[in-house]
Amino acid sequence: MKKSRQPTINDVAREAGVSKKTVSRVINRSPLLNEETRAKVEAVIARLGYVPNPQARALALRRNFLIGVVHDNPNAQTVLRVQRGILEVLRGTEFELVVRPVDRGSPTMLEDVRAFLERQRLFGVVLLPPISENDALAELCDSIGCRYVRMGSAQLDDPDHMVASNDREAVKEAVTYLIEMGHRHIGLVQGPHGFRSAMERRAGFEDALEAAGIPHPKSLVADGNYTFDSGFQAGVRLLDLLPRPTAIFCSNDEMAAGVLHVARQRGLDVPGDLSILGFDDTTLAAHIWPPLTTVRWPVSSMARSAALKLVGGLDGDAVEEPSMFLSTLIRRASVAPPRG
Amino acid sequence: MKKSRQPTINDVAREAGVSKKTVSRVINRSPLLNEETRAKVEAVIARLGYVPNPQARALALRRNFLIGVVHDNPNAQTVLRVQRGILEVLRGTEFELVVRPVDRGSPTMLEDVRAFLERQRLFGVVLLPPISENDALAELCDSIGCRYVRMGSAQLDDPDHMVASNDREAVKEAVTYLIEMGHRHIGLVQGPHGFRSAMERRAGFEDALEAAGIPHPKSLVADGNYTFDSGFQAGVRLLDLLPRPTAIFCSNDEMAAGVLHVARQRGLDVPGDLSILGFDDTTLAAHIWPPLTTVRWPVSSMARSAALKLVGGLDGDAVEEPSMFLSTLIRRASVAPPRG
DNA sequence: TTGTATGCGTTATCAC
DNA sequence: GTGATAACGCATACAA
Repeated sequence: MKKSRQPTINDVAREAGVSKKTVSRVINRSPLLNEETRAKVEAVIARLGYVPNPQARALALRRNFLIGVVHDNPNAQTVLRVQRGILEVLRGTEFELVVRPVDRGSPTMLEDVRAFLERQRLFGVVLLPPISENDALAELCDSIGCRYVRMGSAQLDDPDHMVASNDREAVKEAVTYLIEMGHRHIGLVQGPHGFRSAMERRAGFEDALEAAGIPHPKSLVADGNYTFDSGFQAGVRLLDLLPRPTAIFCSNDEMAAGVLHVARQRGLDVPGDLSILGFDDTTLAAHIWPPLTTVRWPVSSMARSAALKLVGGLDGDAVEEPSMFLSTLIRRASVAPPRG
Repeated sequence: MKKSRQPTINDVAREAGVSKKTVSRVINRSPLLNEETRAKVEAVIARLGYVPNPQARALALRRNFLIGVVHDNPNAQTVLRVQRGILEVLRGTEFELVVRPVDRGSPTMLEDVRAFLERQRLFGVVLLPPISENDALAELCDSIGCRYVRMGSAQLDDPDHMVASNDREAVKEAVTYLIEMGHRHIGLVQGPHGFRSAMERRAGFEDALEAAGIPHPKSLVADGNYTFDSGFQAGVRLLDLLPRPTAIFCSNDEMAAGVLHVARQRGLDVPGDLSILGFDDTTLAAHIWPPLTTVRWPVSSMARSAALKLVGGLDGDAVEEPSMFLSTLIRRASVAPPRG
């Protein structure tokens, strides 16, 4: 009677009348293999329903077939969209996705990640902003021998290790759209200091104003940290200004929702009294009222591409994945020409 | 010169002048061990910074130190909150989190999950609704020897394998609140057929009306599938009714946002012309305008508890984790007495 | 092209 | 209490 356990490489070898190594060669698609032998072994594999044991492979290869997402709690929607994108690519492969939040702030962050990577021996990791902007982290991955791909708002690494978006140009275009509508008094709610994305988006904002010859006093710039609450605070400050800005660009949608909240509390009409422009195009953007005009950050595509850079090209031919993704303006109802 | 690789159990054994097995005993906290030996070995472990290799352990134990989240794409926010809750518990432990979306619909769903569990040999899994309602899935986990905890809106399993919320009572209470405000003509946007959560929430809705002696014609019930769009469609249908309902309860926040959208498009004042009540208390609820009165589904606590049921009690004493969690009404601004 | 011997780092068996 | 030795399932070096 057959044991009820799952078949191992030994079972296959015995059934097929070959050695373990030959089976191993079939599994790993070794090129130097007699076609007949291969077919014979593959038949047995199929009949037995044999699947290589990942734990044993991990031990022997000193490498796990796991892809990690390492992030420090940026926007919840973003994390999820990244996961989805990666999972789309991983579906049907032998890879699994493991999620690893870390605390950028913490002085031991780098050591934490190192311990994680060394212990789990991940096949590769996707680094999310803002920690993806940390060069030391990338070097760490390299030195450990863990593949990595960084996601971010600017090209911080070579194309094999980076998927980036053109935030600066995209924001410039979006703010230019505001200007073309007639806005001259435009507020900015910027992202956290030290974030590359915040920097790029602010630069795009300034580019647009500069190109139009519009001055941009500091009073029209409010700090935020990408949260709804910080957007709310920033909105309070900006809408207290006299004269009030007729439009506000927010470095992400969540803060835009916060500004919108303030506007509503004050009975302001959006977009009549105030136009609001966001960034990200999370689901929130389309679900609030009025639907938010925003810049779509192609995070799903970026995540898919990142995953492909990691696991793709394993079948021999290197896949040429794009490493630059274009953010585009999504025009909805929160922007209109200034009144009167 | 020392090799640069990480120390293994052999290194520790050699340094400590004991056998591998003894080191193994120290690691696994074997009770029958000389205190002196233990101390000696532990000192060496600390000095060398030795950490057991998870891949080798997984192979030997036929069990991986991974916790899985198996879900079929329910609300994005929910997935994320669950992940966070679990990760809080896993932080600092030797466990990692792997995410596994599946396609309920698919005829091979059960086989997919089986293959996943058998191959990865997970330590345990958290099952999210609605697939957590599938008893066959639970039995499958059991038969494979994979621990599991189901999350859901009713007690579907014994406390060791279940964390549940009291949706029915919570909704009854919430709808009673609407009734006490003076509403008599209340619409319902229900969740997908076949979902236990949808059933429970609808039952709670009906309980409240029945207790108040209010009839509930079918015309006031609209179908939804927990998405914004379905909420929008349902809202269109309900707000076309004459007389128009003065309040609508939606089985989740996302659909409530959809209904709110319709109200806005028609220039209806919320809550003046229409009160809206949601369920979940996702971040969306507090971020839309007006802030949504909703029932808080304690998903984070439930997830933490689920994780603890899985990995807790490993140190000997079984932890007594609650398996029932109370949903509570969060009163915000989307509900008011009916006008006139 | 295929097989043999050995290693990967841990736990389990069963002596001592 | 502790240690030698054999699993665990696969891959690699080297030989045939």
